[in-house]
Amino acid sequence: ALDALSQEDDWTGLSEEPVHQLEHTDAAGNNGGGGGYWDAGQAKMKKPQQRRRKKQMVTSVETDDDMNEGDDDDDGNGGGGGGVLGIGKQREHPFIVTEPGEVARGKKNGLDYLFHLYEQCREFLIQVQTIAKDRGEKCPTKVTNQVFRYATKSGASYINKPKMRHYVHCYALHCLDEEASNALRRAFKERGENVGSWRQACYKPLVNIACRHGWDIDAVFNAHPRLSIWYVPTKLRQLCHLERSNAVAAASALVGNGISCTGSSASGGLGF
Amino acid sequence: ALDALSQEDDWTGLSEEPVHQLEHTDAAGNNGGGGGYWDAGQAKMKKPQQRRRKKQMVTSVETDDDMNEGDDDDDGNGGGGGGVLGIGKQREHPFIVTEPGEVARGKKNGLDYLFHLYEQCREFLIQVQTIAKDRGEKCPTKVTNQVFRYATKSGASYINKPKMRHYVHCYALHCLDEEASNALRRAFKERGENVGSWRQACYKPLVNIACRHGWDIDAVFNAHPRLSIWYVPTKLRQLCHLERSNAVAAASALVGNGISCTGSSASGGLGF
DNA sequence: AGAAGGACCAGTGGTCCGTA
DNA sequence: AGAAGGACCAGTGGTCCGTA
Repeated sequence: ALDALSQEDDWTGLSEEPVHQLEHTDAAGNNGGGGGYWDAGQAKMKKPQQRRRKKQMVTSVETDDDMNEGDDDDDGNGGGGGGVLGIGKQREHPFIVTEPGEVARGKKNGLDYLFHLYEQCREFLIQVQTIAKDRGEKCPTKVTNQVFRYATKSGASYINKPKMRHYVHCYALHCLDEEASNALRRAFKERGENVGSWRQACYKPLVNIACRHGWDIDAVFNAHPRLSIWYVPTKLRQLCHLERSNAVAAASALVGNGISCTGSSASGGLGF
Repeated sequence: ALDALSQEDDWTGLSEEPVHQLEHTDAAGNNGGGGGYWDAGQAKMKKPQQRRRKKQMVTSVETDDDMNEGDDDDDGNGGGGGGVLGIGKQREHPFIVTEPGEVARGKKNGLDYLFHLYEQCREFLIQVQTIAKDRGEKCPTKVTNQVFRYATKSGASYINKPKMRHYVHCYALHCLDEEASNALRRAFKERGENVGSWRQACYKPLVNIACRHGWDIDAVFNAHPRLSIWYVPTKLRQLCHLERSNAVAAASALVGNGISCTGSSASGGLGF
């Protein structure tokens, strides 16, 4: 029987070796002390469900033009990576950590390009909203499936839901504290960290921002015009909640102590 | 092959005799002239789907206590109609058109009770929101399935989604123009109209309100604290859109003519 | 190993239509 | 015939995990 813990990111699952990712230097200006739970200790919250992944039957013999392997156009980012209008849908080039303004070289895409995708989604949303209003139909306020479908239909097939949801919090940091975001990018690039590490590191400064706003991450998102159209990622919400719990516990332990929104609390998990 | 037009309300479907419901006197203070499309002519918009209704198999032999037919408790409304805490889930008594303050007699429920259900739903929503915030989970802003489930779980099994959605626009009128709502109730009671007719008649004054707010029915709902938690009913949205089209058409036909938000436009359908 | 995204799934909004 | 509501369905939010 498979243990059904979430396996996304660093949510430690059983039968997985413990994750000891970065020892965050926290270049975002908000220094961070211990921060144990950023690496581990936040496993299992709920989700007692099981997947059973029904291997998709590929009986279609139609596809002879499966992959145009003549992929030597090095336009990289900005244009959107691989795949001309040709056939056989290429994957996008993977992201790498780039400094602000830096163009990724080789078959890679930079972070400015990543953030640009969020702006594009916003424009697609606005178009969907305009059409909906004109037709007297329900008007979405967020980037929904409908918007992703519209984007694809409009030729922006390099936009897809899993990708955009995956990096939402990174974009959030970029929106809410561009200075901090830029500093983080530079630091992680210099250290030669991969995109996954950088992405993980984006959580903490956001949690600190939420702390300064009474832990209301929804309010933080909604207050920003370009961010309010994105759903708050589940994990960011959970981290904020967890850190608030820690803060409350710390407050009741050290009565009268000023609780700041910097660094993580002393206790690593939820013990108290 | 079944024609798949919507059959809800007065949306004229084929193989149905033409509906000529009320000749609305429009007691709501907003007089109404022709208003042809309130009765007919608004058939087919989209929805080209088919249902096939899979007759539920009832193989359970468990239910001996199917119906406690000793139903002579005449508590009527306020308490919620039939069914003590007993067994075999009774249906709620049907609504009748009552004046404000009037208590329905016999096995009937009045409209004050109907509106009271909306207030109850609001309270359930608030509880769900409180719990969600406390747990750091996504917090609903509307009366969702989750809220209906919570209501049922809390013992308010007389609250259900189809019913609440069915009368939302009636509650909307009650919220937005209680005077008009009350007048309409009195008029329809006096005329001996049934609940369905009264319900139909609630649309028009709402469309007029929307007209006065630039046809933005969503904005009208959202501006009212007790109404903003309810989804705008599809049909009300469509009626507003249709009437706006008529208004625009009339405006371009009679240039310089002041368009009021009273009564329906001259043209009955969408012809122009 | 790191990453992109097709495809899946539980639970939603919406309301039809078998039921009383 | 009029009405209440169980139950259904298309399309959603969310993200896993087979793929490159």
